[in-house]
Amino acid sequence: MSKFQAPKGVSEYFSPRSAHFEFVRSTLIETARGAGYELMELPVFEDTELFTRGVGESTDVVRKEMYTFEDRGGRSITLRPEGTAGVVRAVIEHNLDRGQLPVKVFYSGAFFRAERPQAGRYRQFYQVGIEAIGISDPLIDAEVIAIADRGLKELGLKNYRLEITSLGDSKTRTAYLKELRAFISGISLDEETKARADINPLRLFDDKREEIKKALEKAPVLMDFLTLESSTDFEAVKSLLTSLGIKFVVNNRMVRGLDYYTGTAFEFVHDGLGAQSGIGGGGRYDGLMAELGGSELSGIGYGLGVDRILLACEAEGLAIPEDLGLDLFIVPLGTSQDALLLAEELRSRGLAVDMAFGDRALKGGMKAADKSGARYSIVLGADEVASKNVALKNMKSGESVSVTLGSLANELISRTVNLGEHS
RNA sequence: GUGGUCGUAGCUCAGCUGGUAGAGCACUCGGUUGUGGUCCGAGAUGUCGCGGGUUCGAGCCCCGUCGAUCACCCCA
Repeated sequence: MSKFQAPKGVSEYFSPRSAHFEFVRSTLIETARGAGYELMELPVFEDTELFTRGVGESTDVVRKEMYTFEDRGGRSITLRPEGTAGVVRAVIEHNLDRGQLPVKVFYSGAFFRAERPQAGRYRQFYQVGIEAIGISDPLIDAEVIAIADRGLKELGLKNYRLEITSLGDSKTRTAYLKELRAFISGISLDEETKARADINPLRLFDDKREEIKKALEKAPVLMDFLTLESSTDFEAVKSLLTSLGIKFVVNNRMVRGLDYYTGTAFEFVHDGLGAQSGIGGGGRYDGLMAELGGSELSGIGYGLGVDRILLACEAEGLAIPEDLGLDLFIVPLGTSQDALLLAEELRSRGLAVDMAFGDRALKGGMKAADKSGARYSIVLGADEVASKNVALKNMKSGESVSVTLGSLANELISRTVNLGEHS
């Protein structure tokens, strides 16, 4: 056993699964990029207060799941538990909202929550997310949801569902929470549950116990308290989704874990992962910019969990490409230096080339060539170096043709060009 | 943070009621001179998660600890 182990609860990816992970992540990134969202690369740690204020004091994330520490200057620092607060901070700090609106950005990276690990729940996990800040319009809500949905579809996922709701504006919430608290005080609950309900009564709707579910059947529904404006917006979002051909179910008891959501909120749920069924979610946040010291602009965004989406792909048995895309594999026979020089020369021409190391026997070298998945291979021995002629072997068909070393690059380029890799 | 299950070669696992470790896959080398994927042969590999205890003796029993896993809580 090795002396060092990875910290508890982190996810790690290496071949062959790392290729699957990368495929999921890059697919999600490309769908965002394809809709005009631009990369925002942010620090993984921020001033602790950014999260306590941004995410909300009452949330579990802030109360017990943050990795917080003091840096050498005595500042309280926290590893980011989610992406939106940082994006909003950066937008405000760099005055990005002074230009054309909306500001459309995407991010991709690691996030941290100190929870007990579980299937699909890690202490360091990965998200790809987007934020559209500055314009409040059902059209943007629909676009954001559509992009998330398309990312999942492009991966080939089928067995997921989109749940949406509207949390209404602050007026809606105040009125609703008052009613809900009154209702809850009328039912009997154990101490712990009561304490949870006190902090955020909405969370009761997430309880999995049958008796609680039953007790809540007659609870007031937030949807009934929506102001005219909120409800008109929500209707617009729904009808846009429908015309986009995106299926959804309205879940008027959806509970989001972050306090800043207002208006449209949504979640992508997949049943193949065990208890942690959310693969992504998001919503509109009308008060966050102002709360963090910026202008009164609203925003909307989502975060998609890369680790969980990978699990969902695996649960659905989706074939994920793991081809390294190598054009050529060189098997040297006592000529490793010539092989390396040749490999570098070919690489400079844009070809993907690998070679065998470690003075292996011919059979071992060919095995390595086979395993690499390269489309072509050559054996480079003293003879080839002297004659400047090699047998270029097609690994799939097994056939080989004689080629001079000087023309090898062009030969490979013309043979792989129809694969769309060289331009 | 609470609870259940588990922890043996790189991987998947076997190891009977305690007697000082095994299989398959993968790996390396070979099957008469330099061409992989099938087949055959040979070979290497483990402080049995870690620490302590019981015992003449522990991978198998007990305690602790670390980790994994599943569920609760919560969420990506």
